[in-house]
Amino acid sequence: MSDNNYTFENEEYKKAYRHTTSHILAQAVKRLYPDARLAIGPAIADGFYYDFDTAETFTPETLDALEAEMKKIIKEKLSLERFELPREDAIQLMTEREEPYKVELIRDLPEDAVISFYKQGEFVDLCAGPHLDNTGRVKANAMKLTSCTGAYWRGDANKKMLQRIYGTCFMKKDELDEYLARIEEAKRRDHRKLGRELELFALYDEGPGFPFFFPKGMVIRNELESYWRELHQECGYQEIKTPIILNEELWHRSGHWDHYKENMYFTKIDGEDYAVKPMNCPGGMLAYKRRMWSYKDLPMRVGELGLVHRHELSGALHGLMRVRAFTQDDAHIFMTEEHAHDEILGVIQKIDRIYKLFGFEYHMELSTCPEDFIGDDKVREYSERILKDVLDKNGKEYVLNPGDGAFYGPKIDFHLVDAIGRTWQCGTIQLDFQMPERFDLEYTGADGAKHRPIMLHTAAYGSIERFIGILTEHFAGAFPLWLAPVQAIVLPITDRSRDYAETVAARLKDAGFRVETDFRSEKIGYKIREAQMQKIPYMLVLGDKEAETGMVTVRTRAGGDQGAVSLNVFIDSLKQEKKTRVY
RNA sequence: GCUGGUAUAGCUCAGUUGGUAGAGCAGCGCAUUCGUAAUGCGCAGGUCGUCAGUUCGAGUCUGACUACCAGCUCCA
Repeated sequence: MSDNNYTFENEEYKKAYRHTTSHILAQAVKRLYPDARLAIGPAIADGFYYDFDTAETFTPETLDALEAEMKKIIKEKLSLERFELPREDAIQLMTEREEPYKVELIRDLPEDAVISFYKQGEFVDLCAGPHLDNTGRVKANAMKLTSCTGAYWRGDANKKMLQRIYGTCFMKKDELDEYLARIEEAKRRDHRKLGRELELFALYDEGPGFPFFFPKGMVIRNELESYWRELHQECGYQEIKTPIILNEELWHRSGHWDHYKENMYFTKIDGEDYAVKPMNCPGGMLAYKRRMWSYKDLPMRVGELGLVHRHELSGALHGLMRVRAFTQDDAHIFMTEEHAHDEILGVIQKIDRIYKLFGFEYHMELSTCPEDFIGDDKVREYSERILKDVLDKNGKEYVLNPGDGAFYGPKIDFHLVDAIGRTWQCGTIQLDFQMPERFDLEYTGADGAKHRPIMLHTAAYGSIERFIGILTEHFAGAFPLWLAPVQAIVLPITDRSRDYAETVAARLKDAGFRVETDFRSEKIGYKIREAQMQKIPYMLVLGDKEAETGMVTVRTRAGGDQGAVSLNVFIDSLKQEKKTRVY
């Protein structure tokens, strides 16, 4: 690499830099724990990791010792030398060095693969590279081991659990500090913490994975649902509600039982087998079948805010982000193949509108059908091409994600980027030729004959619960006016202003706002502090001056004291802000 | 589910080598009527996650279970 490549702007260099640091980690582990067996240790998005098989378990104290050893290795300025070996010699070398995992990796390499090693001092590792030329190039003070945890060999839950050490490294200490600050910021925004502090929602031991929503959290939920209804009505959707429990036979018909029974909850009613729905679509199919439809009724757009239950593994649960009961903002479109292009594009535009409203950037991923796709190859190829064409013909950029689609079809996923740069998969558009077939859906064509519609399964929020979790972290609890559980709080300075404060609060309430008052005999600074911590968008500080003039002194949570305005002007501007849903 | 860790008041945390619990904030009461992020004083609040065990004695030691945390796996 030439000198001007020595920067993290160059992705290749960054990878080589971090990969080299992971080798330094492995070398340090081998020095301190000679019996440790090496598995793999790649560079990843935020740094690197290395997996080891050791007798003793690593602890944070171990990490400190390893970090010190790594710094020594950096100081030793060991040069990295690459060499290649024929397969048998490579296996022999790794066998001699007692590295069974490396031997397994070599045996699994393709016949014609070049087998290369990197050597630094006494340390040798099987590795394709590339690497830096010297361990001294790694900045010792811009490197940190962040955590240690278990990880399965080759990512397989049936294989042995190894010990993984995560670390990160940069070219400058400032960059490391900035990274660590970002981690701290994420902790500060943790929706589990904010959810409790702002009294939005919580999870209790009594219902792992089953969230409680408190009055203030319900305000946010209801506002999100109102907006969803408003938008879907405008986009020509009808709304339905289908049952949470349906008989087991339905789930055999849909294919969910075959593909998903481990994650479903079952129950018995009058001796018959029933299942709690993990998805809304089968219910949607039955709703479609209530009567015969004409081709003139298509495309038929149907939405459902449906509560689904999925048995997630206990270790996978995480606040509102991963729960066992959640509400999907499902929207199904029944249509003909001629409709497909415009309908898919319409949904893309709809989802775009929703994300923009919250200030999310996003990117799309096209996921093709998985191995266990239930349709034939012709449909697989055809449906994937339809999605691809919509994206290509409309100049949409996307990432290809092979084999990650649903068992009934390919999909376009929306990955949004939040205020501190994390990505979340939320929206989805799934093209499905299978369910209409399985449920024998029909419509009468212009030719008078019966035809089979196709369908789209779509969601924008994905899960309302999870979306609220994401929004909480995105806004750090400071929700835009239209979502804020309390939109304004009236803070009289003394009891003399109590009547005026009550009048102001009543006026705001009449204008449709969620208002609170704080009449406690506390100093104004105390009341303001509390309102700030509750992240209430507007505080109205009212004293003798305001009562005399009929004005209100406005304080915003972000901008502090805004001075006095007339109550009417304030209410008008608030109405505008609420209506436009700006943030 | 797997690996490791954690569990003390509503919240955040102290609690020495085992000798039967403590602070701040929040809550309640009283005083204070104050102009943009914490007024003072007082009161109340915990069978120390649950169940066993060791011990004269367990918040402290052991085991099982539950939940949570960090990852892994999974997320149709």
